[in-house]
Formats: sequence, C-alpha cells, structure tokens
Amino acid sequence: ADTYTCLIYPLCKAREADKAKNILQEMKFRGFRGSTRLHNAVICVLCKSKKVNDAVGIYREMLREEEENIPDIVTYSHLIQGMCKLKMVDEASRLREEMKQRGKMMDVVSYNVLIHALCVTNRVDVARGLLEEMVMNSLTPTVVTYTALLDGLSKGGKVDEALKFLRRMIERDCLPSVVTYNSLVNGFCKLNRMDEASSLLAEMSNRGCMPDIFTYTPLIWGFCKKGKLNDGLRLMEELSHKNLVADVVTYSVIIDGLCKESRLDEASSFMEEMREKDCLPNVVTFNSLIEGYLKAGKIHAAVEQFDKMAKLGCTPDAFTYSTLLNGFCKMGKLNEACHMLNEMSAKGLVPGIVAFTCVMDGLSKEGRIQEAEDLLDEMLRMKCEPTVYTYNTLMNGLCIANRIEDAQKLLAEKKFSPN
RNA sequence: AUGCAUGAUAGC
Repeated sequence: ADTYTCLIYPLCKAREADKAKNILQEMKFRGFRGSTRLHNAVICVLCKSKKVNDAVGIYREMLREEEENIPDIVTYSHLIQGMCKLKMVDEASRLREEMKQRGKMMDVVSYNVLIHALCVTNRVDVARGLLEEMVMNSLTPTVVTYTALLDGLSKGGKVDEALKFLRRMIERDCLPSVVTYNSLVNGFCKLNRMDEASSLLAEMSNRGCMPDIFTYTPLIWGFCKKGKLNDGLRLMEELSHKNLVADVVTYSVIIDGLCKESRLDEASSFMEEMREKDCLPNVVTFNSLIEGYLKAGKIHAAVEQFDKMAKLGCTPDAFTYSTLLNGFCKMGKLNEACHMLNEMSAKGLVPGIVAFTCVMDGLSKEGRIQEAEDLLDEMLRMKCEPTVYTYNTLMNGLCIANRIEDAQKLLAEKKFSPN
C-alpha cells in the first residue's frame, strides 16, 4: 500500500490524472484500501483536469465501500469546485445537499469554494446569502471569503459596493490581503476609473499589502485602454524598480496596447526584452502582434509572426484565425480570406464563430451576399453556434443588398436575441 | 504539503 501511495502522490502533483486514477484502481483491486487523503488527492487532480465525472466515480466508489474511505469535507470541496468550474452549478448544489444528508458540516473552506463558484457565475446575491448562512452557523468568514465576494462585485462592475465591502472588512478586523486589493484595482481599471485605481495602489502599499504584478497588470491595461500609453509604460518601469518581474501576461498587455496604437517598434522591443529575460511569449502575445501588423497593413510581418509561433510550439487558436481573417477582409483581401477558411476546413481545423463572422462581414460588404448566406449554412454544419454578432452581420449584409424583407424574416425567426 | 480568493488578445 505504501508503494502505491508513493506512486500516486507524485502523479497527482504532476497532474497525471488518468495515471493516478488507474493506479488507485489497481491498488484497490489488489485489496489495499488506501486512505481518504489519497482518494482526495486523486479526486483533486481529476477535477483540475476537468474530469469531474471520473472524480465523481471515485467518490461513489468511496461511498460503496462503506466504512473504509469515508468522503470528508475536502472530498466535497474538490468536487464542488470542479463542478462549478465546468458550470455544473446544479450538480454542485445537489452534491451539497448530499453532503448535508451525510452529516458533513460545511466548514469555512467549503463555503469559500461555493461562494467563489457563485460569484464567477454571476450570482453574487446568492453568494451573499451564503455568507449570512455561514455566520449563522457560527463560522467566521476569512479574508478569502470576503475577497471572493468582493471580486464578484468588482467583476460585475459594482466597484463602489466592493469598496464599501473593503471598508467593512477592515472594520470587522479582517485585514484585506494583496489579493483583495488587486480585485478592487482590477474592477476600477476595467471601468477605466484610473484615478481611483491609482489611489488604491497607494493605499495598499501604506497598509502593508505590497503590490505585485497582479496589481500592475490591470493598471497597465486600464491606461492602455484609456489611450494613456505613457502611463502604462511608466508603470512598466515602476514595477521593475520595485523588483517585480513582469511575466508573459504583463508583457502581453503592454504589447497589445502598443500594437493597437500601431507603435509596433516599441512592441517589438518589448518582445526583445522578453527574450533577454527568458520570458516566453504565448499565443496571446502573438495574436496581439499579428493584429498590430495587419492593422498597419504589414501582412508580411504578420505572417512572419504566425510562422514564428509554430517554431515556438505555440498553437494558433480561434483568436489567431479570426485576427488573421479579419485583417485580410479589412484590407480587401477577401479571396485570400476565403481560401484560408477553406484550407482550414480541409485540414480539419475549426476556425471558430468569430472567424466565420469576419469573413461573412467582408463578403456582405463587397456585395457577395449569397456567399455570406452560404457561410451561415457552413457554420451550422460545422456546429459553430452563430451569435447575435453573426446575425447582425448577415442582416446588415441583406440590407446592403436591398433585401430588407429577408433581413426582417431573419429577425422574425428568433434564432437569436437581438441587441 | 489532502481543499478556497486577484491580471492579458479577435468579429456587426
């Protein structure tokens, strides 16, 4: 049994979910029981690999074995979190009921997991109910509890409420952490309320929460979106003066900001800086660069970046393709765009709904409405679910072609919710 | 060392 234990833990740590699961099963087949902890470790890694169903399978086995390995609060936390990450919210609440029936009391961490899950699925109000419930059960919320809620508010744009929440935490002697402040800073940045975001940056340092790259990255993002690139660049310097190390996300943010303003030389010097610092660019970094070059009409440079991605073992994603196709279309290179779309289908690559919509828009603006309509059928065939953008694009095209009635017909079919 | 909170890119 010890042998198995020694095998399984490292596998879990290495995220080898399937192997861990198989070895656990082999162990039990040979008559060793293992422990709840060991089962939990496997359930944990299965959940993190999005194999929640397998994780549930192990949980059910644990129940069947009766007395041997009794699922504990940690088992439930893992499962609930895994389910919530896959938006299986109903299953998660069912499990919570099951947990209650088995006499397992929710503890602080399991409440935190649930509260977080509710927040990320836009149900902050329900989450707040849970906060009250936990207090009634004489559990003391921690900084993690409050931060999860505050982040939910912040992401929903309710930053003023989130700020009140922060003040209340402090009153209740629960000290905010750097994560708490970061959530708030991010919220203000998303709304482009950069003055308030900046004062929070000052406040957090004063309170002993040292800003990190999770603080700076949203600030840089916000300044870029506001067209205050120079403030963004200033913060890039400031963070290194504070001995913080920008990572690929931070670099991608500033590179994207620069690309969107067509400051391509500066963007590529950040690429150079990344190379010097052994920070590898990822697909997001490349997507931003590709977009930048295309918007500046530099197709060749864009394609060069696309090739460079492959060399770095970086797989193009739906963003890459839509960026490329959109760029082609906007430059009037419609035939190239269509060609690329066909090639992708031939290779079994799925361009994604946005890429289709870009080409559809290009076609309809060139008066090639029939081809645009055909594209809708192809999308459906490829199981790319059209969005309201897709239909807006098509309706726009139909109107351009003076087929107003057909556009109205499309609207009347109610295949989408108009905006 | 069995579980919890924060950051980036594309289309009308």
